[in-house]
Amino acid sequence: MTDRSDLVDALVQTSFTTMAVLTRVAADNDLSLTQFRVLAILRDRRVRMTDLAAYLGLEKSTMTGLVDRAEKRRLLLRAPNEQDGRAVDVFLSPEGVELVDRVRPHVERALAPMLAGLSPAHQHQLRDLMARMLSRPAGGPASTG
Amino acid sequence: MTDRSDLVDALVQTSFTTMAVLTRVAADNDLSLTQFRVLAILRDRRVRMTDLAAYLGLEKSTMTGLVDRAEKRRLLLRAPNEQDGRAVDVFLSPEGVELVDRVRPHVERALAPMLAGLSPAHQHQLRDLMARMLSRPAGGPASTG
DNA sequence: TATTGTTATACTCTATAACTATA
DNA sequence: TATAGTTATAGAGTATAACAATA
Repeated sequence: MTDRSDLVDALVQTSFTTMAVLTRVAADNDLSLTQFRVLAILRDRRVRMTDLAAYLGLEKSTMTGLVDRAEKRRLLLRAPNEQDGRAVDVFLSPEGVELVDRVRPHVERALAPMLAGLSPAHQHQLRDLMARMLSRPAGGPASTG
Repeated sequence: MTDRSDLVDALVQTSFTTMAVLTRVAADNDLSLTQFRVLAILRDRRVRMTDLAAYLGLEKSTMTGLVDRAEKRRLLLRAPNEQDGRAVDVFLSPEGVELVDRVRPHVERALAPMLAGLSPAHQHQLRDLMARMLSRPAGGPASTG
């Protein structure tokens, strides 16, 4: 109908399509989308359970399960936090790093067909517009405005 | 690193952010994201189970469960397909239509902060770029290229 | 008292395999 | 034989509530 709802529709459609591609790539590597995301976040970070849960918009008990399963597969490790005796740090194992590095190019390749319809100039435009959006508060998981 | 991977990162980030917003809106209305999507798809369509599953990239047995739960909540209905004695059509109940119509504006409102950082001209550009992407094959659920 | 994380529990989502009914 | 859908089963993802340990 309105311009605004056309834009919303396009954004939602694009997001579902992108998620479907990511889900497939993750599944091809025996990972759920959430597991894949956890590993990707930990690629260059060591974070506490609570921070990870907050970033993902999940409950801490959910985080426990996700980390349990990934730990059982030797993809990540837990260690007590140095500063806070209650907290637990999570970080990738060498196998986890290897997996993330191996899968990353698959993501780019899988999304390439979608992006191929855009000229380099248009791709540049699109990146800028999305970056501008992401620099704004989004009413995401944490902010229940 | 590369321009291409910057673009991929922006697309992935944008999609996760959008999904988080949609998940929250759905949850506020006692729906999972998948249930919400099913209802939205059926807003102006009557489709067979198999077609719905294919569109969502899910197994037919998964579809059975989703439709079972939504049917139990009186949000949609099943009816035998006229042409094919094996097939089952699915469509929204009046309550389902009411729900979808009620939730839709919430989606626009929830995504508005994200879009507010863009001028009308930029919003127009973004819509066009995303529409162009969506008109391309995306290596989505069905096409395992 | 408040926070961090786990455990117990329950429900949804999802897939695979086996089945029934129809084509 | 092949297709449409359901059922049975199993596992992952998710939340809520109760709990132990630490702050």
